[in-house]
Amino acid sequence: MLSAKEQLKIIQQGVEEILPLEELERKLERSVAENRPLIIKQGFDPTSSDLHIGHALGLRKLRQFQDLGHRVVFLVGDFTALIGDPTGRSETRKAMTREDVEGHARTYVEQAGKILDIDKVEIRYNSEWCSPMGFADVLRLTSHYTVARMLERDDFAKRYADNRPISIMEFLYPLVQGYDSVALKADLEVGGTDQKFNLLVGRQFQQVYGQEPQIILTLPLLEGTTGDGEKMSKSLGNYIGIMESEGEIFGKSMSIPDSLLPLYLRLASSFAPEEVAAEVSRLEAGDVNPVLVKRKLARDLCDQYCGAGAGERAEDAFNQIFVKRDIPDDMPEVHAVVGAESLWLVALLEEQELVKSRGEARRLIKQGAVSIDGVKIQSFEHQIELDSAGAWVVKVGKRRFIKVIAQ
RNA sequence: GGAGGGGUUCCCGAGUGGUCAAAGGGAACAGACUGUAAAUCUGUCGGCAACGCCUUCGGAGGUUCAAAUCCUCCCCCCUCCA
Repeated sequence: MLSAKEQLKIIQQGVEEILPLEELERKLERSVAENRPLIIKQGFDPTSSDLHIGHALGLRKLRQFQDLGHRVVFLVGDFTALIGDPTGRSETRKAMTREDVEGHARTYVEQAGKILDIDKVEIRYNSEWCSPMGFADVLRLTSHYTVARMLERDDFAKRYADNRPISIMEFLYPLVQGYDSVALKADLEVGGTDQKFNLLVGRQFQQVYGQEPQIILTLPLLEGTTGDGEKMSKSLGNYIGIMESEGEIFGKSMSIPDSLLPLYLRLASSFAPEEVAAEVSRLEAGDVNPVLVKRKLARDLCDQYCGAGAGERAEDAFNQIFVKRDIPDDMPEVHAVVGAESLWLVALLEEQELVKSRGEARRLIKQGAVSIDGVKIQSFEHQIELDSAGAWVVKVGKRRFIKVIAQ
């Protein structure tokens, strides 16, 4: 086991804040002295089924703790997810069923296995202690926190000031999360900077329940791929999923704005801190074409999530499609029988889900976005004749391809 | 419980009887330019058997030749008073 000082150095890499740092040092010293691992908690909301590289920041931090010999607890907030979250803009809260939540939780764990040593992870569900709680227990819990303190939370403060609704239930969420820490006797909780308030509630509750308060470790939020300042999230569609194909990961990485490159290098790449620093300073000095750095990042992300060598494969395919403007080697195929009735292009596009409606297919044709074997199609009535065997590559826009094969 | 304001297409937001599939902006998509970057320009942006037809303006009814617009009831949100 590494010394407390050495551990601390690793733990501090890439974090936004550790509160309070001295306490962590003390905990680490004691952990080393008594050869007792710390309990590291991170919560996950099983509201959707895909983890993205923003979640991966937390997972990678957990992995470091694992490698340092600590005990990682992956807390699935199934209880809270079942009840739903009425937060602000979110559309009518979907009543998630138990099956949904369980399904999501399972895939989460599976995905997290790409980063964590999953056999050593302790997976817990907060319904374990939340479900048996009676109303009296809940009331007792609420007595430990005040409205004034609750309104200190940024999000609440803003909404309160703007006369936007805050449900009482939302006040309870941080309390539930805080209580989770009590239930787990967590030594440290990892979360994004947006979780800071909730993490602090955990500290306070542990004290109320006579435990040593957890350390909180916040990680920067990874901005979404669109560069508009929003954090990466599935619902905003600005994410790179860790289960996506190498082609998708490479493509999405290439489409991030240059301004986001330093951030992604620092937070999402697997490069050593010195290497990141070197790339960033070259970028800032204008000594390198950003696209080259972006390619390097894209390769790295592919390698991280799709296995070594994936980056190169993805880059080759990328060059073929976007640089040489050629067609990809692999694309979905549609099979037809020679002599069958000819295929109406507009209907074909809609049936193969390359477009959402026939109207859209017509619009795209009008805009010159549809071609067959490299020839732009002008007519809405275009038919693919099937009087002899052959294959046609239909292209819509820059990146939607389909191969029609008649045999 | 009382008084007032409001719910419009993916989002914000105009529209208060026909000229409204509904201004404007954003997002998105396509084309040009390019590095699948940014910026810029152009176009599209409910559906369909498409010079026409159908569905849409919180929900259900009603008035009218004609309703997002008027009336009735209901649901939801916000503000002030209690």
